Amino acid sequence: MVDRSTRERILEVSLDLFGTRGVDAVSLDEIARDVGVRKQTVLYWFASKDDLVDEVLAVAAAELVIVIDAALRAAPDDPLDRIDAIVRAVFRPAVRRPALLGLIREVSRLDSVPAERLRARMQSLVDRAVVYLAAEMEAGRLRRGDPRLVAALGYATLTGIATEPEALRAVGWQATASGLRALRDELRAFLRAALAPTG
Amino acid sequence: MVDRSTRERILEVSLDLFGTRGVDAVSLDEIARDVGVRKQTVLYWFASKDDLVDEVLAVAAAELVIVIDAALRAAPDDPLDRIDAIVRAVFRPAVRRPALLGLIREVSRLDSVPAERLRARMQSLVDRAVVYLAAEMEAGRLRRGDPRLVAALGYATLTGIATEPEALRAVGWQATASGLRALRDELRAFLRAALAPTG
DNA sequence: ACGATCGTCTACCAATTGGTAGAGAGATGA
DNA sequence: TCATCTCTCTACCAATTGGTAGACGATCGT
Repeated sequence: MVDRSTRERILEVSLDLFGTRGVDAVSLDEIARDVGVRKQTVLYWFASKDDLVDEVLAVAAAELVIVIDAALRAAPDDPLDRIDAIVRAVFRPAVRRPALLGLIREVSRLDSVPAERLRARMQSLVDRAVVYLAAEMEAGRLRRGDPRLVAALGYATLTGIATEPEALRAVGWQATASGLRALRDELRAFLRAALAPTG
Repeated sequence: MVDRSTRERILEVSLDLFGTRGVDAVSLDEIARDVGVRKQTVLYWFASKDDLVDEVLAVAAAELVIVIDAALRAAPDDPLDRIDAIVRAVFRPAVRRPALLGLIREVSRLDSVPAERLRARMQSLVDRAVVYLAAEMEAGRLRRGDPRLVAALGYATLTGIATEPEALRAVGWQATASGLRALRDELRAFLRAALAPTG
């Protein structure tokens, strides 16, 4: 049996650092220091920094997929309520751990190889979302539009608000408990209005 | 008279590189190479990398402020039309040069000093937007909500969609001329629906 | 009891980083 | 003409980067 605790601590620390500061800006030495170990131990568990990045991406993608998938499965029938449920499900991990979405965003700056791999991992989720939006638009239960672009826009809104503390600070928002609740509710209202069928 | 061409080319190249790949990931050597000059020439025009970053931020902020300000000034009275105008104004430079908004986003990873400075530069614009949203909500011409958070959400949507090519690629979007037009129109419809008063 | 394996370490290494010192070419003004 | 100023350069430098080689103690199966 392999002792996974060091390995997992490296993954966890790396996710937070990569997601908040960017992959290139974080050195193996810094990761090792945060974990409480030497750089060579990091390189023992992960053959290279690229390998580490790749595995961290896998972890982040898996976490997101699980959260969203569970929300999609357990949610009610009405599409607007369902989107509410997704927002509630994604919002907590996203805002409490911006590194998660930040890391996904980070992909676009990486070489195309890991980016392509991550995209493949998320693709089925994206496809399902697009098909779902298209069907609900067709049924008149969502505002009509290009379901692919609407999906991207909804994602951009959620990701953007969760990963841009500067924008929130600029409008005087603070990350208190009540602030978080207010932000979540405002986000829900925003997306609901954006997606509701035009009366 | 100072010959500004080298200096300005350094600024331009730096903006693109910093905005697309991140400040930490771009070396002075790389900037110099792209400009067609030696690193020491870069350090002649800018005392340090921090200095360069700071000036690049100033350039980016100034460009954005000019574009948005002009759109705000010249736009029609109805708030939804006005938002349309802003989208049209910001969309072109934002999507054709993602580095612009990407750089603004990059601020949150930097030390607080330049971040604070940039925030100060944009603050008046933000304040004006919030006051404007509040007034129009009060007048019933926009959906009611917390104007500060609504401003942040609108910004997040626009910035997010412009700086996340991965999300767009994931839904099969392509950056052709017609694709750009479709995206812009979908974004306008999305924001319009999100902000319109609830019937 | 003992060799093998596992996990972490120290000791290096070449390449790259941001930055300094100062030479030298070319224009300018007295 | 000559001193000065502007701009770019070559030559370095110390610190940090990702990565290799291999020693050392602990644990484990036999």
